Amino acid sequence: MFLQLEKQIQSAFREALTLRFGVDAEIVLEQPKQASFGEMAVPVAFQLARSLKQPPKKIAAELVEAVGDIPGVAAMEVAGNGYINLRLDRGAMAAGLLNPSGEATAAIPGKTIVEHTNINPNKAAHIGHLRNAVLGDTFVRMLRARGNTVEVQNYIDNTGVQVADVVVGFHFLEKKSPADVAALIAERRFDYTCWDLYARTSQYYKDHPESLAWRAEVLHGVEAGSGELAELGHLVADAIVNLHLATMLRLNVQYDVLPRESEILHLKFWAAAFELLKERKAIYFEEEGKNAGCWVMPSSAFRGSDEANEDSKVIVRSNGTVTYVGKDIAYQLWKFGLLGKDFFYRTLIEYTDGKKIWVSTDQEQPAGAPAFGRGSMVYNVIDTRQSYLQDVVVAGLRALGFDDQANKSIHFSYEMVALSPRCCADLGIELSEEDAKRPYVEVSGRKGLGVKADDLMDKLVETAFGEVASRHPEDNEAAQLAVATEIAMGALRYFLLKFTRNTVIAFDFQEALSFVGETGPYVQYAAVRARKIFRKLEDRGEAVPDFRTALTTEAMARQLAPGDKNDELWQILMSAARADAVVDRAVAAGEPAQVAKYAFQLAQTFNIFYDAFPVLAEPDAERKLFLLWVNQYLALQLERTLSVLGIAVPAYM
RNA sequence: GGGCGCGUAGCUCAGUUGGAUAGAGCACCGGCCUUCUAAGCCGGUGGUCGCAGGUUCGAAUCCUGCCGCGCCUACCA
Repeated sequence: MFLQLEKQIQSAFREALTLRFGVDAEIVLEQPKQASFGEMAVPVAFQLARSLKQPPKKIAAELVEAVGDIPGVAAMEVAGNGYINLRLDRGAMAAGLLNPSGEATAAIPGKTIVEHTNINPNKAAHIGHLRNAVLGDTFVRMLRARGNTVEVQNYIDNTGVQVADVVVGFHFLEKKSPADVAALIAERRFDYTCWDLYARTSQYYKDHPESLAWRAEVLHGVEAGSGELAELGHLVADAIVNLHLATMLRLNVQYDVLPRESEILHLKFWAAAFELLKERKAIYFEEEGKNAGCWVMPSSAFRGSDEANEDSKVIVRSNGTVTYVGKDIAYQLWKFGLLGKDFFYRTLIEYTDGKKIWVSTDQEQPAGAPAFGRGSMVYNVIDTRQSYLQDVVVAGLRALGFDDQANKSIHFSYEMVALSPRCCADLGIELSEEDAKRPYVEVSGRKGLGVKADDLMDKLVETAFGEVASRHPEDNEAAQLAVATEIAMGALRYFLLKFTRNTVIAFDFQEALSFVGETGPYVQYAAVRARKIFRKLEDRGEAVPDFRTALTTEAMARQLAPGDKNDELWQILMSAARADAVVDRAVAAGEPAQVAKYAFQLAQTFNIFYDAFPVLAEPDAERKLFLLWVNQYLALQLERTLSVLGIAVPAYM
């Protein structure tokens, strides 16, 4: 609705601009600071003041005159130092909201790949991983809401150092056989077992540096692909991947495909990329210095041409093995369909809605897998600490001559989740004097320092359950638990989304467990209340009207005719109408927090409406009909926005 | 040392890309449940936008220099 009107307004202004002043300029529309100023503001007069050498106010006045009437715009006035404020035709606008003119978001050509989660499959997921997954999943939902075709990838580093370290723990420290480990996997929370074991192994390396030879031995065994060590590696990684998927499913996060490092190795993805890199001279063999014997990428490729030349980046180690960055370059090439190779795929699990997760495999499979990869745009959701490595990957693409794809490789970076000092105290973690003075403490898997994702979710569910049970003692426990779970997950997703990407979250239980104020449950509560009005209406034996036939444009115009209460309703409708534009802007900015912020504001708007307009008690028939529709529209926009955030609307609260 | 980021109310954070009187939540103080659920609503207290310059009609926002903090700067990922 807005988008169409905005375009009309922009072209009308542009035309008037050339006609009157003989200049062309992009017309930016903004929301006025105060609702009383109108619905839209055009600040273009400020822009032109310098080049035209005229005061903004004068330009604005002349421009208003030149523009004349625009359909859908009721009035234009010059305000402040040169703002042009627009007031829309309320009746027409409201009728447009009731009967959308089929301007459904057009399908956007091409496929966007979003890679997120990417947790090392060697221990339980923690809050930092949750931020990644929720950020990625929400961005996917935003893109899809805008009409993009999106493929969600979750890369599994199942042959890396971290998995190897847990295998070291089982094999060398605990003397466990694959059968012993399989038995452990069958028990509950194998990922928690590995969490502790990983920390123990890391400590053991510290105390016995010579034991690092074990890691090399395991890595070798895992890469060979056979033998007991390889078997252990597979057992651990596969089991933990399944647990991670279950953890993320609790938060409503799903994936399309899991490309694994084991296949990148076995299907010789790296070998293909290596040949390409050598052939196009993107990397060279270092003969001297500390990187002698390695294949390296010169720092000039990814650091700009500054004098302060840093070290080159090692891509292939002197022992012939490839670094993670090397494999990532191969993977990135595959994502764009530039490698000339593909994985084989098999179904890993099927979600209850019928959607499947596919996983890469090195064995040929019967046909049936969708076509993965070959994206036209790639977003990699990876924390900001890896910016340097992501720069190297993009530089690799560029050095290979794939400039276009390099430009379409977006590092969707975000800051880490750290622990507040109070949170550490809650967890019983003792901090060094130095750490205690810091505003936050970094999570460390090696030290076993962190809040496990499932623990946090359990705690949230428990807290929410207490609230639900006390408010609705009449309901059965299973239903209470279902509602509590939706509230808990809504609270968690919102908590992780309300911060902008480059804000460090200093995690604090008290804040994360809050259900009041700017939280997910606040927004859910608004949606629940809106639905409740219709249920109550039906309880009273009244049907929900068919608004499209019952509400005429004239009735809308009457109900919105200027006046205190009507102005308020008009503002309410206008904030609800912004939903699509907000998602649009948030996609462009790459900032899911903007959608979260809007959801909260819309919930606030609803609560104001709820408080100021007792819908069911309204005596006037037309007024009541109109208020019911406003309520329905608010409910619709709230639910749509919540769904973009991946937050459910509980049956009651 | 170099690269990236941050510094806004007591606390945690927004700030629509340079615009109108700098906002929200929490905390604190005071009101509102016989009326669609108070996980709510209304009102109040609270600001040298780190500091100093500069750019211009106009700066929390852009530039320069300081101060403080964080992350990165591996033949780990």
